[in-house]
Amino acid sequence: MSSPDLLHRRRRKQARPQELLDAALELFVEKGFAATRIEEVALRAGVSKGTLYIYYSSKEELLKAVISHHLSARIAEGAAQAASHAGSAADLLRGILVDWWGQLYASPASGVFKLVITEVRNFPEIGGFYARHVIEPAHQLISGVVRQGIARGEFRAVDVDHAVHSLVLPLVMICLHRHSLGACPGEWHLDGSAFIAQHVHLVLDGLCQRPTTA
Amino acid sequence: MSSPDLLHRRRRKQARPQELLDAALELFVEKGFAATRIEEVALRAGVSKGTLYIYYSSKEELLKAVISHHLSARIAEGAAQAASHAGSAADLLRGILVDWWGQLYASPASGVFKLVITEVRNFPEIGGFYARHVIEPAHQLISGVVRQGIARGEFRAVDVDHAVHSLVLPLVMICLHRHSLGACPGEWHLDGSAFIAQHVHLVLDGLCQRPTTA
DNA sequence: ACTACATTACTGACCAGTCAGTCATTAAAA
DNA sequence: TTTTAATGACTGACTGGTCAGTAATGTAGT
Repeated sequence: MSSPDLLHRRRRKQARPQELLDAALELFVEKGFAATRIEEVALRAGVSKGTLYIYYSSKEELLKAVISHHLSARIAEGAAQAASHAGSAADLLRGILVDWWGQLYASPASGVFKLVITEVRNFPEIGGFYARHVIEPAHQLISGVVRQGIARGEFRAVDVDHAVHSLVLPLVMICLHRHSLGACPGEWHLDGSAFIAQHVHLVLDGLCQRPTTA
Repeated sequence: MSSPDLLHRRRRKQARPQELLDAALELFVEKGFAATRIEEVALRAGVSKGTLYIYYSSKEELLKAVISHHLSARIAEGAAQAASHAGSAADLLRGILVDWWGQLYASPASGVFKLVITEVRNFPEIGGFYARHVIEPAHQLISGVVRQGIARGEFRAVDVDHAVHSLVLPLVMICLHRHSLGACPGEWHLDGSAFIAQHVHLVLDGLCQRPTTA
């Protein structure tokens, strides 16, 4: 269906797992885990069902591999990018959120959020992995910057955890949107990259001309 | 399994549809549409599978009924509450978002967001319904208030659509959280009601002491 | 009241289709 | 020849949807 050179069996033990993971991510995000047939995943990766079972011993294990693989890859990149930024806390936030999240948003890995949200209740171990390897480090990173901003007198002394959520949750949400309503033809599209920049700007400076409360 | 008085058949044509809808919402949100067996829904509502098919002609029609029913109910309440508020644009926003969303968040209807996000791509008609009956009216309402605030000089002249998203998306997100990670024992809980109030406050006043840009 | 008949909410066994997972077989590579 | 990547027909379990039958309720005649 895909290879122009050899329609016959190509022995490519190295590339298979990655190809299967990519195909699985696409389909799981698009149709949901339960509604995706394992044979579809194999077909999209250009192999047969039996071949998939050589690399992943069950459908559930494939799901976990998809999530942990795509997540760890992005986290590594994120940590590297975060370390390379400098300047005021506001600039730091702008840098991390706009650059890192902009890249994440544009990549297929943005679909992992939808996958996690839809499947945590069915496979609770995913929740543990996600909380420990994604939420905690990310929250630590952002809240550290916010706390620093407050200590320097750059930010007002708001509740740090809530502020982090106000900053980050909309960014998670547009990743979800991209793979749900945003993927439906003719329904409520929005420019993700433009929004990310605007949002960070807005939360930093506020909507009001002057603070309405002390 | 549930009725202590009569284990036998009780004829209750009036109450059945509502009971089935409630049971279906719970299960669809918890396990996902595809992973939920129709017989489970029937059992939880205290009837047999055949009875469910008397009221809803297919699994898919049951899904649509669940979404449109729970959504219309909340929208009616929301419109009523919004109309009863008055005062400055900031107060208006605080009132609408904190009160209405606080109520929505606490109710089982908050699960509909998860349901819509997971199923739009499989059932595109849902997207049309959701966009027309939920997003559009809600966006109209909030953006009207923001525009008014800007016209009065109460708010800065930000991009209205983006500002609405910055305000609303985190609120949608915590509804999702409540029915995904938030429902997993021992994983990253957050106080939804408290956050809603803090978030609206933060976006209105901003994180920075003074605007960092003109 | 009581009985006979009619109506219908409700049931659960059943069917036909689907799909995760297996394995005997094939063929390329070593 | 031996090893191993790859296949796809097959199986067993499961589930959406059906339908002939059951019992609770209503009602008309006595």
